[in-house]
Amino acid sequence: MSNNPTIKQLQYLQALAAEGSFQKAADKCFVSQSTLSAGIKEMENLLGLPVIDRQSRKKLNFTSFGEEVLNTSKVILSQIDNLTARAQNLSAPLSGPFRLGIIPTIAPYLIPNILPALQKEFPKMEFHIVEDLTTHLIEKVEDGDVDLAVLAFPYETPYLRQQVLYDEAFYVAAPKGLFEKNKKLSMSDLEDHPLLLLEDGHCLRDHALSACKLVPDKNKKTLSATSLLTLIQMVAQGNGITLLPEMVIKEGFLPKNIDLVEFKKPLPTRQIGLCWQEKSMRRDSVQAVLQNLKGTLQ
Amino acid sequence: MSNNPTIKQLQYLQALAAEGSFQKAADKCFVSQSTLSAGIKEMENLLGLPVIDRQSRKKLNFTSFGEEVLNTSKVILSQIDNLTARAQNLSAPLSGPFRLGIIPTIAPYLIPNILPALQKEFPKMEFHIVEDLTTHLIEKVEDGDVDLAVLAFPYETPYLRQQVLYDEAFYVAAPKGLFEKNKKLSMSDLEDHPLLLLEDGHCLRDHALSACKLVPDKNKKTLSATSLLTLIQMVAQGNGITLLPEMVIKEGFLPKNIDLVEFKKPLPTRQIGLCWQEKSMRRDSVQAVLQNLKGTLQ
DNA sequence: ACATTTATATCGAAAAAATCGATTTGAATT
DNA sequence: AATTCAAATCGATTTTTTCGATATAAATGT
Repeated sequence: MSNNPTIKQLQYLQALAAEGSFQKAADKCFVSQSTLSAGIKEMENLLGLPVIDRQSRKKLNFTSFGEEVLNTSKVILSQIDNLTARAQNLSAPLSGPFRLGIIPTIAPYLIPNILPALQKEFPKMEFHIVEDLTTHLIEKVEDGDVDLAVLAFPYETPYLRQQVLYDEAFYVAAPKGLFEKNKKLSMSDLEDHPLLLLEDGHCLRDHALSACKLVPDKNKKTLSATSLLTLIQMVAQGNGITLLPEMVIKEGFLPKNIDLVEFKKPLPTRQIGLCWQEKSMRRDSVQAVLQNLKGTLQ
Repeated sequence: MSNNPTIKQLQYLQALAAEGSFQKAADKCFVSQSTLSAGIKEMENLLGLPVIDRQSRKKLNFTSFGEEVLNTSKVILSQIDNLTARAQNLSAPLSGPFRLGIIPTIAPYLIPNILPALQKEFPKMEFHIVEDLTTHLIEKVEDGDVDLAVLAFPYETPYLRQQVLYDEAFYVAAPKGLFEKNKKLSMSDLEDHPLLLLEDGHCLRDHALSACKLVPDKNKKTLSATSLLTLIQMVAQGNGITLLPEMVIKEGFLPKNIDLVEFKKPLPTRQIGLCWQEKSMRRDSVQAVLQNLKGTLQ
């Protein structure tokens, strides 16, 4: 029975990759530098190949094999964590850490609503909010780095379960007086005005465009903002118009010098929903939180 | 940083599941019974839940949590093995164990052709042949228990790469004199004769039926055999007719009192091909063997 | 070119752990 | 109640891990 690398050694390697130095990695692992150094060395002996490129000491470099070990060990360590997470989830249900992902265009408007409700219903759970783009959140849910994510649909998540909670209408936000306030708009009314949107990668951009059946027109100047707040400020300062989802309006985040104009029916909408791993080790907590969110949001 | 179960403990658990007794598991792991017992105990303390049900000592029972740990640990251990396998594959390319899967309806006809060629080209590799049904082989390839499998297509393998090597025609095998020897058959000519096939689960059965556009008719007596050899014997003894792929004929496995009759064009066929894991830790060996098989078989 | 700084590897002693054989415990069987 | 059998526990011993100190080697400064 030939010897395998130990879990500890794989953790050392992860720390090394994260910190970029033996000393810092050792600190992170609460061991001395010599211990970590010896651990890496022994792993290299065991595997028969170096994982660290020791040509130059200027910067810590992994060998290409080292990168592979790093990737595989990430999976291994996450599975090991799963074991303990599952045990905790079983022996102390509805307690411990819970990582809730939310996309940035939803987060500031939803968190104040849902977080207090969650903390009240599950006092023994510690909620960590992870704010990131849809694609990154999906990866994190798939990797088990996030337990449950609030996203805007439609969005393909082939390996995950998803559930739509509600539809949310889009409104046009325009500088005061640009449109007649009570006249409902049709899509074609937008054509002559510069349309401001979030930068690429934000699903709000895609959903707004597709809900309103617009095609990003390269000839038309469509500035891109990095946050909803910036976007709203740009509209307020007369730089153009934009499309905002209902929740932004409800929460009263809008400055005075912006008009909100409704579309003619059928209202263009996006869907707000959840996605999660079916077989997560925290599946009991996930289901409980899911039910709570359904109650709060629907 | 809370403590995790060790790899050794997970191995103990696997051995325990496989052997069904602490003593036997200990022997398998080359440790004393007390060591293994203490290892399991410590893991239970670490996780905070028992993995073994100690109610009755009649038979060793895992708790339902224990079963979960067992499943997760199988993945973990296989990933750990991957690390060493990958290291070996890199430092000594084209050497070490190689597990080649083949379905039973292909194996006896193909192995004598391909195995000598493989052993000659890759003298440092040890080839292990794994004969099993398509579904099982696919699982084994997905789990990394088999490196490369020879299958009959079409077959869905969503997580695996596959490549068809060649088409293989089906012929009708019938008792001598049943059909006019040189007249080519159409599908409808088969209708009045009892059709013998392999039992359910063998892909040859499904491929033969679908290639010849036949529907298994419940009113019609279609006996099922467990091996091709049995099937052929049954035909030889006048129990009915069957559909045989080309390779059976080429290899001269047929008794004298069987007639082989060709179909009219287009010939009904199945496809012989390979499937493997894209990112296998033995990917270099897999690619090399794959090329060799393409040369030998195409 | 030489000294200095910075980062990793190595070494020997001390601490921690894993392992073993012997023994006890506890359930099932006689 | 005695016996059998498998697993748990115990104490002694061996093995491994860890640390602090120090050596080494590359990069940087003078």
